[in-house]
Amino acid sequence: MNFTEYFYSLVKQIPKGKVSTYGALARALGDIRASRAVGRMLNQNPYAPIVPCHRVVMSDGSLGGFGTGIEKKIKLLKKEGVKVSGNDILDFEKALFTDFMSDFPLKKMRNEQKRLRKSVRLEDGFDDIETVGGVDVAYSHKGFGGLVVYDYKSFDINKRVSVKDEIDMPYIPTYLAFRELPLIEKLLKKYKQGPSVLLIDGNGVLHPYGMGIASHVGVKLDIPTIGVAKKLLCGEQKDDKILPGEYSEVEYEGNLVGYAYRSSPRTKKPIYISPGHMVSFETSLEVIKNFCKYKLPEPIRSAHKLATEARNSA
DNA sequence: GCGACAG
DNA sequence: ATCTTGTCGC
Repeated sequence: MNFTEYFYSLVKQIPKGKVSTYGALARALGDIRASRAVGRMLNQNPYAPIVPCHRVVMSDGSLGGFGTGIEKKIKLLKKEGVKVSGNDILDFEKALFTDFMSDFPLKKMRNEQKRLRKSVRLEDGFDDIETVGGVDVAYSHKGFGGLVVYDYKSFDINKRVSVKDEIDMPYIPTYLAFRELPLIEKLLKKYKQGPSVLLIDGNGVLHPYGMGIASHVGVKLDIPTIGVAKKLLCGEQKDDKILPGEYSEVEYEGNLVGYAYRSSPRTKKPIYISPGHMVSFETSLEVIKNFCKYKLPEPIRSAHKLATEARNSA
C-alpha cells in the first residue's frame, strides 16, 4: 500500500460520532510537518464519504474547509451525532479522536535519513568533471521527470531524457526525496552512463537531518550531487545583503551547510547551494557559478523546461 | 496578523 | 509544485 492509501486507511479509523484534526492525522503519519499535506490529501479524497474526510476539523475546534461546501460537512456530522454550532464543534474535547493505530511511516523515513546520513561524503569523488546533469520534476496527476546533461568543457547539451511515473507520496517539507527519488532513479537508468555531477532542485546537506534530496539521491545512487534551492529550508544566512556574483555562508546549528548565492543582478533573492554527496563545498559553488547564465544554473533550467514540456504534451 | 517549512 | 492576466523594470 502506498503512502496516500495508507493515509486514507488512517482516516477510516475515526469513528462515527467523533472528529479528529489535521494535526492529529499528521502525528499519526509520524510528523506534525505533514499537516498541510493531510489537508491536501483530504481535499483529493476519491473515496468520500467511505473515507470520512468530513470528520477532520481544525485543532481549535472550528470546522475547517470541505470540498463540496461546508454545509455538506455540517450535515454529515450532525447525522452522525456530532453537535455543531455555527462554525464550531460543540463539546470538542469529548468528540475528539486521536488514538490512531499506526506504523508512523514518516518516522521510518526519518530513521532512514539518519542512517543514510552516515554515508554522505563531502569531498570530490572524481578527478575531472566531464559532464554535468540537471534534473527536475513537473506534476499534473502523474510526475514527469527531465534530465539534461551538459558537457562541462564546451557547455553543449549532450543528452536529454524524460520519463513519466505515478507519484504516491505528497510533498512534505524535509521528506522531498521520498516523493521524487523514484522518478530521478528512472531518469538515470534510462540515461545509462551517469553524469560526473548531478544538479538537483532542492537541498543537499542543507537540511535539518543533513539529508536533503540531493544527498539522498547521491548516496542511494552512488553519484556526485549538488543541491540548488530557491528558498531557504533551515539555518541562517550570515549576511542578508549579497551583491551580484557574491555569496554568503549558510549555517545550521553552528555548522556550514551551504551558500546563499546571488546568481543574477536581476534578482535580490539568492539561490541556496549545498553539496549533496561526493562533492566539496568549494566545488559545489564553483560548478554552479559556471552554469549561472540566469538565476538558476542551465542544467536545471533546461531540465525544468523539459519536464514541463513532457507534462504539457501528455 | 505574523511567521512560514526545499518541491 | 500548481492555479494564471497583466504589469513592472532593466
